[in-house]
Amino acid sequence: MPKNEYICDCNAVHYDAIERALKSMPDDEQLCRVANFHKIIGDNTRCKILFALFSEEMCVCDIANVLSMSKSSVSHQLSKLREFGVVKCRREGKEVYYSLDDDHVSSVLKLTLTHIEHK
Amino acid sequence: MPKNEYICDCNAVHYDAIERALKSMPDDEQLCRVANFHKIIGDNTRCKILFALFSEEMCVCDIANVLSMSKSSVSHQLSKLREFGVVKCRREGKEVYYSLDDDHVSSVLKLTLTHIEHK
DNA sequence: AAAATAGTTGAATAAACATTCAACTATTAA
DNA sequence: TTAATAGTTGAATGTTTATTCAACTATTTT
Repeated sequence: MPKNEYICDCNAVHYDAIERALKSMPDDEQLCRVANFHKIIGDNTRCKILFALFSEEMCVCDIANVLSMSKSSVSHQLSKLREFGVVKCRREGKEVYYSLDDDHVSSVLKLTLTHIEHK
Repeated sequence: MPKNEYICDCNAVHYDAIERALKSMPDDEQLCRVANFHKIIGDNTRCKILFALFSEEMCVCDIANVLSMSKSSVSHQLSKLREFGVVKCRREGKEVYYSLDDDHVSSVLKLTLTHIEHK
């Protein structure tokens, strides 16, 4: 980019490094999706829900009991998790059963667990 | 847990499933650390910073230019990233150079990138 | 020692977001 | 067809948090 477009007046600017970083940076849409993926997991309630669903599907009522939270609150979070493709659900009679949508999520969770152990 | 302590009045409650989930659930501190790890990555600005630092260290000024953001804003986020052990820094004269603290972060970022590709 | 530069920090503002409450829909049971 | 149950949803509330601004510290240059 032209030098007069640099945000920062500092003399310390390393133009080459900046250009390299800009070049290898994922595009805005990718970046946003990466950030959103982590944002959706990066909440205590949603994290608990995901661990609760780790080994088996559960209805909303069960999840609410596991978390000791209201059905409403859990349902709000479940709909967010569903919106971002992290969980899926199926209805069976009056109940709706939720489960992890995708193996990536559980492998990321596992990876993170071992990561924080070794910190 | 005793049945009268269940949050939810529903008849749909599956006591066994709840007990299993509670048993395999990570403890509160672990859960909190997992959520925080993702929360710290789950922000556009911080995500960009991490990708900028992916292949080489950079001073605050450089990062500000890569992101087209003020030094102050970048510095605030860098201090958060440092607080959570995601980046480290070293001073060299007037400048402070930041870099990724730990390989876990970059491997999680890579994993996430490939994850969102296949969605 | 004074001026300039690179970066940090606290307070203020505004935006994003989690939870609650109450009303609602969908399904089943009576 | 009415009542009961499981779950959803929109608005309101309070909390968290990202960015800006201005003042500050640390380091180097003159």
